[in-house]
Amino acid sequence: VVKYHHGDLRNVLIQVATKLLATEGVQGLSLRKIAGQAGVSHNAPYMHFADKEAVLAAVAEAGFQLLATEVAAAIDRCHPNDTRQQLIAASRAYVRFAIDRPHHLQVMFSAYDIERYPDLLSASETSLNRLFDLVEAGQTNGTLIAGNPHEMTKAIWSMVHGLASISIAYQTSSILPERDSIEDVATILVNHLLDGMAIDRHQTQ
Amino acid sequence: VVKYHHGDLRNVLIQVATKLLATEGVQGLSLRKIAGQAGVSHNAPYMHFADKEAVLAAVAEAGFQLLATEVAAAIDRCHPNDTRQQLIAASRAYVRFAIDRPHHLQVMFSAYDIERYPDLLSASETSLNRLFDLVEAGQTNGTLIAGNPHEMTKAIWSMVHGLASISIAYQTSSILPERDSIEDVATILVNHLLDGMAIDRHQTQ
DNA sequence: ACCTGAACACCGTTCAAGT
DNA sequence: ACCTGAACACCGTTCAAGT
Repeated sequence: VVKYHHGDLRNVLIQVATKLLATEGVQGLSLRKIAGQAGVSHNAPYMHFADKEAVLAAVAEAGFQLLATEVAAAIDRCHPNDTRQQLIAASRAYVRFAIDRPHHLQVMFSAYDIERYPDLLSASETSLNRLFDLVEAGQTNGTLIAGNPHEMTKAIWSMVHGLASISIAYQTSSILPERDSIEDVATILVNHLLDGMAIDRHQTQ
Repeated sequence: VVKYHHGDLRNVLIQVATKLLATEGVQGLSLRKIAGQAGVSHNAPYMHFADKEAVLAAVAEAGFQLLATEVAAAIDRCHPNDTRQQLIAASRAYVRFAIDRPHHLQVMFSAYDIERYPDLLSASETSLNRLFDLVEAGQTNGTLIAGNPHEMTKAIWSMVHGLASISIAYQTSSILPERDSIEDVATILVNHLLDGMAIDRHQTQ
């Protein structure tokens, strides 16, 4: 008696892979384990994915969608006219996501043959839309200086992602005594950057 | 007739692994290939390393030493009293290193059990010493504002490393039309940050 | 279309054995 | 100490076969 998955096997595999990734890390993630936990034979995944890399790309894509959701929720908890507070809240949500799901972030920023995965590329770009909108709003309402908003968005993203990436790899590094939470470190660093892009000098203080 | 490696097999393995990493990527790197290219049996590496992860940690450590050398050389090509130019030069050297050796950077920032590799941790910290010295010099000579120099160093490192990491994974991303070289993008972004940490507002212009 | 079992080449790691 | 060959469990991928 053969059990079929009624067309949702693809999504089941992505979810199982995401859960296995969280518990065992990217090294311990094998196609055969994923298939086994999903209750299918070890080569059933090839019905839905070209190879293992394609499964990881789909997991990465889902990661960007989740990241975008959490960042948007953090922004929406702020006063709608305080652009600086919103940018800080978005940064804090980003690093929190990263620290809570380090292996997922690693898969999201592995080097794929990006031409093979256009949906992954667009998911990564979409996850930045909200940040870009904030930068443009800040320029309109007089919070941020004029300048290329794409560059300014990338400046914030780079700083926040770099902090997350470094913290995952070298949590115990003594370069910064980590008495502060990762969110508080992000706040300090991004405030330095926003001081450089703000109309009012040292708005923080 | 058995050929011995006279005690340098450990370093030979690190060099062979680094070369294989550059050509085949981290996925295609196997202990057995490394041993084969080094001309020894597939389990000779276990004489010098506990397991595969230990080999990768040694490759990562060598990467930080090389990175520190290239960043220092870039700084030394600047006018010795222009702290801002030196910080920009260090940033440009960092992203150039990353783009030239994407797989090496990936291994340098994988999540190791850092307690097992104290030499890797100290190599990563040492590679930042020169940047930290620049920040302190900038505070002394009136280029940079007062503030925790560890935080300010981490702010620069995070931005530069984040840009490198994002660029490796999503080179063709349309969020920023990449007419500029990676070094020029780094210069633009870091200048935004330095504006926020500079005594003179918009020193760039 | 969707799933399976058998098979292939490859992998990390262990171990008894050799010098 | 240093290296080897045999062995084990595991892996990604392919393929002929089943419904």
